[in-house]
Amino acid sequence: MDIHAVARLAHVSIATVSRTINHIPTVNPKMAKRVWEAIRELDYFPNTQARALVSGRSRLLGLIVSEITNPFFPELIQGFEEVAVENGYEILIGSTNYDPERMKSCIRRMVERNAEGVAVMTFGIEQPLLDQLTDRNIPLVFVDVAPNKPGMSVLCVDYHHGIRQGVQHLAALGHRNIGFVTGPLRLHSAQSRLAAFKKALLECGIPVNDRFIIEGDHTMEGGMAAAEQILEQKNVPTAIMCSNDMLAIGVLHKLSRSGLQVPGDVSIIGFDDIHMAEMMIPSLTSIQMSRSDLARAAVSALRTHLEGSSPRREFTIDTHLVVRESTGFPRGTMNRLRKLSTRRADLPAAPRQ
Amino acid sequence: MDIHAVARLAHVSIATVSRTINHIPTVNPKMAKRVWEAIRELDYFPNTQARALVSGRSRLLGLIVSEITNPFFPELIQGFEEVAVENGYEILIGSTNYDPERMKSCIRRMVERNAEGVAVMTFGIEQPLLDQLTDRNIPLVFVDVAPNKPGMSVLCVDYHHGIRQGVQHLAALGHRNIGFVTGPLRLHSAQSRLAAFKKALLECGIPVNDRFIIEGDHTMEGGMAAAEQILEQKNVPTAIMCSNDMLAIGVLHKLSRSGLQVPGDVSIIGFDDIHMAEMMIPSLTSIQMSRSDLARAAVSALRTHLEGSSPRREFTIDTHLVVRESTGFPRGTMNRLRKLSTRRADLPAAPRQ
DNA sequence: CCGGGAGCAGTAAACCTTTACCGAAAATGT
DNA sequence: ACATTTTCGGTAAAGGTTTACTGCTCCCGG
Repeated sequence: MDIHAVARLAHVSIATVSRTINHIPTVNPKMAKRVWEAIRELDYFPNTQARALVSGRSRLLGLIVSEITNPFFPELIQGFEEVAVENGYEILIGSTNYDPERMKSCIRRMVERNAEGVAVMTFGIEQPLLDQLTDRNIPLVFVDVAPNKPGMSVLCVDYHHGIRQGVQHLAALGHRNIGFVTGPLRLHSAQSRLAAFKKALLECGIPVNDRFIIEGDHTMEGGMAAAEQILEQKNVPTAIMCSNDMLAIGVLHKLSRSGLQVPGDVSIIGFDDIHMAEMMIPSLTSIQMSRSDLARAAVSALRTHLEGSSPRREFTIDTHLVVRESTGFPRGTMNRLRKLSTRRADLPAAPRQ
Repeated sequence: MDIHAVARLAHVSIATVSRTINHIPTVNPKMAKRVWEAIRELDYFPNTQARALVSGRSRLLGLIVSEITNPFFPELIQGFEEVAVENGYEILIGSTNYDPERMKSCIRRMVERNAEGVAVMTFGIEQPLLDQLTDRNIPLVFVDVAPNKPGMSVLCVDYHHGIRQGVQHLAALGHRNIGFVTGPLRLHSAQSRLAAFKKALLECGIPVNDRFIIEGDHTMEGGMAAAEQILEQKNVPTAIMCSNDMLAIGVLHKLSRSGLQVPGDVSIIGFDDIHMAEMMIPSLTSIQMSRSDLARAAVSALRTHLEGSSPRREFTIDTHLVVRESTGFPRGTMNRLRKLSTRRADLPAAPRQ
């Protein structure tokens, strides 16, 4: 069932079979036809390991994410795979579960399996580990982590734009007490989101209240815990932004459980705009960052590294607000705002209930 | 950076290096130490493709699922990977998106990359495709599909138990009009769930109303569409079971949007008990099937095939009801039932408001 | 009719590892 | 001290493919 069998059946040499399979144009169409027939006849599939071994090209792209059970990542993985396959690659998925030890084993797998390039979207990689990749000239793309090293691109996410939109949206509704539930703060992306939030508050002239900034962990349980922490305080913010949608869902759940209305008592904004956000009740206002743009940019960056010695490039991914039901006027200000507002069309839908 | 470099540095032959790496006991500890030091020094990683090529063992297990964006599957994948890694394997994920054409390419990848075994949890595989695997003696495990062929195990899921519990639960609450939103009916699992539902209705003496059985597609959008279809009818069932949680979430969303209370007006039961089910508002009553049991059984079945010529085995996976807030008394019967009931403790929580 | 070149198929080396087999050295027994 | 066994490291083949190089065939011009 190897290439020799095909060669025998087609009465050609294995070299011709190989050339046929790889669409090398110097092969005589008549022979090619014979070869393809033999391949079909035998149901022959080339052995990927042997090909990779001799050609030095594994046609494998690595993707290291935080955790596969956070729906954001499957949505990203799907896009990444799609683009990879379009370009003749397959993907190798690694998930760190936020654990540096697991990152180590992810890197190890990427190297062992000879990934030609690796995209990383979780926390940053420590120098000695990083070297395992760079020493082997494996190109890297980081999403939202910025180790200033040659040979790796960085995909910047413009968190600021989307988050500012979110804060402005809340401010326009009349919110002045806005909380924020962060992700794990050793994640650069979590840091950036928090920073963007603070900056946006300043821009809108809203004071930053550190007691309303809670460190979470990008899980629903973390969101519930954060909500609990917020509820323990004597006054509760009228709006809460979250570093991702999972947190927001946890917060939403916990608040509802505690008898608070969303958005009546508290407005909530998530981040990522996972598919599920739309299905929550109330549906979740969230800040979207395009998964497909991200995936496309990541693969594209890896490809430029692989194909030429093109210079390290930076891509920027946009974010923008998607308004749904989980944001509304804070209690008591609704009527006043209604009257004051001159731009009716811009008003978000009135709070449900 | 290959095995020769290590051999040179450690002043041994490549054979000794190889034996050291593979923990062959005949290697002298003193030499082994030298070798390990050299490996560490050089940061050497064995080349997986070369190993696989010569040993004939790729240490790769395939897993073909329906779609990666349905949270059930990431949860399954996580378990599968964990067990696979425990056993020294890595996994290769394929997703069909319910498309036979994609199944074809999944199989192709599995063969090309020399997966040692493949677990399939989506629809069944057509005979000619199946042959591509069986001809190469690649063991298969099907979850809930039953092609009676040697060399492959089947993991049966006892849908009946969990679904009967669900129907009994609804019946005990006083529901007599129960709808069902199916999955895509060419999926054997969707068929089985529907069959189990009908059987359970019979057992509980509840009539089957075909107009309340809607074909869905295991997505949230499908759930919304199904709900819409149900709402168009002149009388709406007081409870709806769904073939998976994504459907249930869609149904729940659509019903709420239409002003119906869950569970006040309609009770909902999902299937799979994805993590998110707990977070819905109201939280979703669902039927659980253990992902980790499933993963463990799948890997275990593949291993028995790989290691010995052990006979084809059948595993059965249990399902059971998890009661949450989305099921309650149908309107009007609550008080009557309250009075009649002798087992207060068993009563589910009163419908939220 | 012959020489030269184009076109194209075949041979063999190479990729990196595992492993069967061989042989040397050490250990054991007498 | 010698013979026999045990231990264990080294050599080389093998695994399936790609690809550089070789060389055959055929065609064309002179």
